[in-house]
Amino acid sequence: MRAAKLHTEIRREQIALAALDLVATHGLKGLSLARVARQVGLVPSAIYRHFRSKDDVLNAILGLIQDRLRDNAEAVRAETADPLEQLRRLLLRHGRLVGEYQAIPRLMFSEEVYSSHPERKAIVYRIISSYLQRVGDIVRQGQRCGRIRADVPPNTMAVMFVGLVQPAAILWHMSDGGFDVTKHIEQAWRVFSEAIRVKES
Amino acid sequence: MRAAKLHTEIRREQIALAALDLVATHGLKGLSLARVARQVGLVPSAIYRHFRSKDDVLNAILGLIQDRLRDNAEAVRAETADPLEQLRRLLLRHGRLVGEYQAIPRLMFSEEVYSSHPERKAIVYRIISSYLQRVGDIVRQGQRCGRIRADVPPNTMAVMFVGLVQPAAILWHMSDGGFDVTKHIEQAWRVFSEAIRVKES
DNA sequence: TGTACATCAGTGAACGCGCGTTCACTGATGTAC
DNA sequence: TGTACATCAGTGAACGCGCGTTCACTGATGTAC
Repeated sequence: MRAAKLHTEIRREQIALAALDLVATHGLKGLSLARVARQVGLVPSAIYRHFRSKDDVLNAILGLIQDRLRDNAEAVRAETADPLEQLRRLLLRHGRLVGEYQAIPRLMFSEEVYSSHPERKAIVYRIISSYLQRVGDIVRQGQRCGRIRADVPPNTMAVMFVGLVQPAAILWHMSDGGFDVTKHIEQAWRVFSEAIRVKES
Repeated sequence: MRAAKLHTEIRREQIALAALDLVATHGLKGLSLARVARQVGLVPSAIYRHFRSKDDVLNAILGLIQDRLRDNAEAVRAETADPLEQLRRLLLRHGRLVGEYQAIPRLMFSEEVYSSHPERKAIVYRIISSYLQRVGDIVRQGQRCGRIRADVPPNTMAVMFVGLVQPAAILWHMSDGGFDVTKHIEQAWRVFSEAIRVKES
């Protein structure tokens, strides 16, 4: 059966989402154009109407991830004015995101993402850096208004922040859901926020 | 040229080390028996004299990682009696280990390690869990002797502990060494240790 | 509104490649007498 | 100590497989007159 003819922008998005999904469920090794095509309801060669190569598809996945991270950071800044509360909410969102798209930490880690295309290493680094930058911005703001201690570099706190979720995410999906991410995040946040907050006397 | 004939125990170790090295430098995708064989100076099919399959080689790599983690944990317990100091030293060792064998976090993350063999997921989980257990033991000891606050579960602290190093390790090798892991670890340790230590009054 | 043509998203056969694995073989090393 | 044989680590050719990619094609959709 011949698939419906759709505009290339729509197909591009369908293909990118399907690819992200495949990486999330089967790992990068499980990402083949044949599988992507099947999931979208196309024939493998049809992918080439919308992407120049498999690498091109991978870049689209990275774009999706970047969007998700940015959206989260912007959302919490709109939700509340208190930097500490922003961090707490971002932590929960980040936990949910990494749980939903296990692809994210996996892609960020795996050498194979850039082993074939070294310049992609820089792209991934930029994605992570800009997310850390956003977290760092919140920390800086908290330091300016005296809610967060000023004797620790914002960058260090941002990296620590990401580290609160990351190992928990691995454990969660490694234990087939047996590890309670939410509970860990709550307790870790308690320890972390006490450590960085300025005590009101 | 025909390779020297060596005992299978020696070859097994050579092959496992070469495979670990390959994963560390080229990622799991870069791990092919052909490459492993070339590095050891053998012909691909010779691998099958010492391992039943590629999966078998992968299991050997996991064994090596498990050993490294255990060795570190035992070493620090022998070096000093103070639990906090043990944690600090383990943190530094862990940072060095992950820096040297980037393969470790990468293997722990990548779905592909167990996508083909689901039971391997349990193996990896056991490796991580037993390391967390060792870290948790140190924490528990610190709680018993009143050096570490007792109102946070040892497991949570152990997971946080791992999280101090992990993101830093990614950033380090993502930035081609531009990110200063040691400095991050030192600062993160300062924040973390203050957060978990019992203040002497 | 109808016709002619350009564009563009779909198809399926074919390709070359590297991979994991098998197999019959070779020849060195170890063992029994 | 020498000979005969079993064992075992090495070889290289061959295989089937799934992959990414190319290509000439088809036919639906959009556009110009």
